Order: sequence, then C-alpha cells, then structure tokens
Amino acid sequence: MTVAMANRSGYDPRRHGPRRIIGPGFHAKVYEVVVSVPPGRVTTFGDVAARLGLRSAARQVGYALAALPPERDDVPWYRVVNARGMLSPRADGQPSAEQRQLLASEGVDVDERGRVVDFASLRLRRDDAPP
DNA sequence: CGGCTGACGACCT
DNA sequence: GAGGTCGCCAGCC
Repeated sequence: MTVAMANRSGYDPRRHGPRRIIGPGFHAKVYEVVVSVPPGRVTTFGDVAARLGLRSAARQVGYALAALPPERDDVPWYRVVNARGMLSPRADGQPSAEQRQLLASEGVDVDERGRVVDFASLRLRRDDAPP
C-alpha cells in the first residue's frame, strides 16, 4: 500500500504538497523570491513555488512571471527556468532570445536546445548553497 | 461579476 | 524518450 495509489481522482499531498490558498498578493510574493536569486545562478518555477510553500503551484509561478509588469525591472525573471533546466518556450514556441542573452551576460550558457549548460550546478534550490 | 488567460511539474503508459 | 493526464491560482478584461 502506498499513498500514491490512494485515490487517483483525489488530491495527493505527497505529490502536490499542501493545499493552501495564497490569496491576493501571490504575484508579489513570487517576485520577491525571484529577486533573491543571485546573478550567475538559476532557479526553477517549482523551486520558487516550493519556497512559497506550494509545490503544486509551479504553474502559477509561471503565470505570475508572464504577468510581470515592465516597471518591475528589478525582478530577474530570466533566472527562472523549468525543472529540466530549459528556457520555457514562449507563445511563439521558442525560448526567449532575450533570456538567453541576459543569462549569457552573467556567465550562464544555454545550449542550442535551450538548456542551461551545467544546470545541476547552477541551480539554486530552496536550501542550497553555492559549491 | 462571469469568463478567459497564462513562463509548470510529477506520474503514467 | 515521447506523449498525455491531472492538479494549481491570481489577474485582467
């Protein structure tokens, strides 16, 4: 017996984390976490969500960054990639060239498939320290 | 106030 | 490895 097979149609906290309502200001919290990502490092949507206590809300983190207002140019959105270390494709189906360039300016290389080179080492996890 | 819009992640076959 | 399913929520028309 495992929790994984408990109920397929129901909610599995082991997998998705706690059900919790962040409430208004969710976007602002996302931005705050992203601001704390140091130059030359990257993090993931899921890690940001986990840091907010909502592992299951990775998608919402993406939505929040998609809605990032231009005046929030203090938020290094480009340091956020997906869990595989890939730059998330935008509406046109390809990764943002601007994101690639901004990362490159910090010494973070992105290969031709859109994946961050040496992602495992550069990834900033919730309670991770630089090597 | 109803409906639509979005940068994801983990599992399963 | 690739493709599909399900679960998440706040903003802005």
